[in-house]
Amino acid sequence: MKYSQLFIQTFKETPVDAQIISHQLLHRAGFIQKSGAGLYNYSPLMVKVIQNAMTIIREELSKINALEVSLSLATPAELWKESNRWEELGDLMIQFKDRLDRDLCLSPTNEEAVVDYFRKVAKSYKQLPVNLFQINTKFRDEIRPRFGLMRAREFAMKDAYSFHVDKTCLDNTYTAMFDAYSRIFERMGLNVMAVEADGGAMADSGAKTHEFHVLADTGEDELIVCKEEGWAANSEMAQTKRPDITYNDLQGPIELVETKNNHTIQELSLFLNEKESHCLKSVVLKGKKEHKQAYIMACCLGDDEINISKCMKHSAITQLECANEDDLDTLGLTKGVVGPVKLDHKEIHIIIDSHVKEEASFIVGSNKKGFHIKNVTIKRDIATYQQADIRMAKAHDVSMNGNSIDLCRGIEVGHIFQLGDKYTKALKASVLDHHGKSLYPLMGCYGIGVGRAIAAVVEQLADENGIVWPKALAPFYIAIIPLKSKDEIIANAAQRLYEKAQGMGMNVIVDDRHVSPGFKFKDADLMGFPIQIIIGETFKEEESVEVRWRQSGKKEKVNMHDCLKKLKEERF
RNA sequence: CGGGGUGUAGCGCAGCCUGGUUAGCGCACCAGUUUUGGGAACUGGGGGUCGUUGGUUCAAAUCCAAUCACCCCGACCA
Repeated sequence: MKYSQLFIQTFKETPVDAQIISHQLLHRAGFIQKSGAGLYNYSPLMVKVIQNAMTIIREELSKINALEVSLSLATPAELWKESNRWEELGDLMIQFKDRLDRDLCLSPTNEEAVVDYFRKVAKSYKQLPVNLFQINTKFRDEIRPRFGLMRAREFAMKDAYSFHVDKTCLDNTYTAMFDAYSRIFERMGLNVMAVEADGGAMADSGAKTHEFHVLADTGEDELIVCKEEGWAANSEMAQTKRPDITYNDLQGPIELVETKNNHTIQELSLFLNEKESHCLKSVVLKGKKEHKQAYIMACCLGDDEINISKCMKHSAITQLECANEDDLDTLGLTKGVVGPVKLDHKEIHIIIDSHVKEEASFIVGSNKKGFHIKNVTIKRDIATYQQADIRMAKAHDVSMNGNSIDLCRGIEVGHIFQLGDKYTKALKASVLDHHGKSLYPLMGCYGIGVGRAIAAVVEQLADENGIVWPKALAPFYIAIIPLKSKDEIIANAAQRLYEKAQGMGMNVIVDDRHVSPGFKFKDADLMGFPIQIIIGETFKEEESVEVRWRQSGKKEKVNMHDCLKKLKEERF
């Protein structure tokens, strides 16, 4: 490719709305353009990078016998209604009607579609296991798209789905996928960590699932790592404990205390001169259970935070979110002094965090404006409740075995799940086993955010001069840079070198523009080509060129005639 | 959805408070000359429904209202 024919614009300035390095650089170097909130156009360079990533994915997946398919981007509502996700996925899924008033959506994920494909073909256990994957566009109407390709609404995703007659077989594929993922990310130049995760709305609770994270300060997920025990988990599901807590002993019957306008735990603790951990934080959450509105009151120690994902898991209520003031009104509760005592409202399910000792004494909200209650023990004073781990893990916690843990942030670039028979059952996709009885195959599903992984590569490898592509992803491996392209000798040399490189099957670009040297250097650095071959004045004297490695900045003077050969053989 | 903010040339911004010539600046773009080892210099040039609609006014980028879009902070996920 000649630079003069590459339809690209690079920028010296950083767009204001780009918050993170990968977004800034991908834009500045002319890889992406924004077309709307969370929507991006890809330039010819970006398309090459995406194709390179796809090649890696395809190669690794075909090694473990996965088959590539392509499912339609728009899917009919009927399919989603079979699994109940037409409502469950809510606004995440963008829904619309066609001219005949039929409901459709742009696929945010493809479990239903792939099961539909599967059930039209699969009849017998003899056809299993099978692992189907695709690399295509997904659309999720994210609540808040941000960070460029990191959280776009429209994005390229590789999704794979496997089908099995038994758990052992599923486990085998799961492990094979786990290994394939490790190789894929390694080939992309990413340093990933596999992390135990929460299946969320996708899977049955309790199924095996791992997230692959790139550690980065700009990551959106909080991870808990225990080096001593060798595990890492998303803080959404990590169970940890506080190293030491002191509880108040019970002093007597419950007692109403006036607390005026002190609502938050901090205010309350200051006003009553009590430790925050001796107060109970009560949070009302609303969600859906079997299509009906459902409420939870979640309680934890005053200086802990409620983890909504954990509440969802323990309550089987979906789409859980904080209740607003109107909800509190309907429930007859008072904002600021919400509490679980004498709450005979049977619509509210009470879950109390396991760190709240049953016999200990706490200060809780009274549901009466201006008052709290002292001397509350949950065992004596709350009629029915469930106790479970529903708090957020936090700094200074220890593992359940008492070992120390670290908190760090990660970018989730891949996720693998065991889905069980949730979708095959819902969509009645059965096969006959070898006794002639029908069974619902177990499924696994496996995703990689292609655009996000590429952004993570930029995030992880970029330096102050721009992007640094690993060879496997680079849109061009070599950039030939003639410094005076108006000088015929130099221009001709560049042209010959370029043709020779192409002849050797090398992925090469020549910067044939008539611009100053600084411009070419800056652009080549910014766009992150791994190797630069610079042809300057010294070429005219001794036929030498300079080979420069983008990542290390190392330079070497080489005779023009054997520089390509040496590069090809990686003899530097 | 809630809270905060911004819309002026492809990008980054000034002008708005205090209404009044032809709406500016830097980068980018076009032509020419001179340059060429780290985003060159000079000369000349092109590009704007000032987000949109309505209102106030002799007069609106500027004041008012509505609306749309985008961004930032919180609950979602590859």
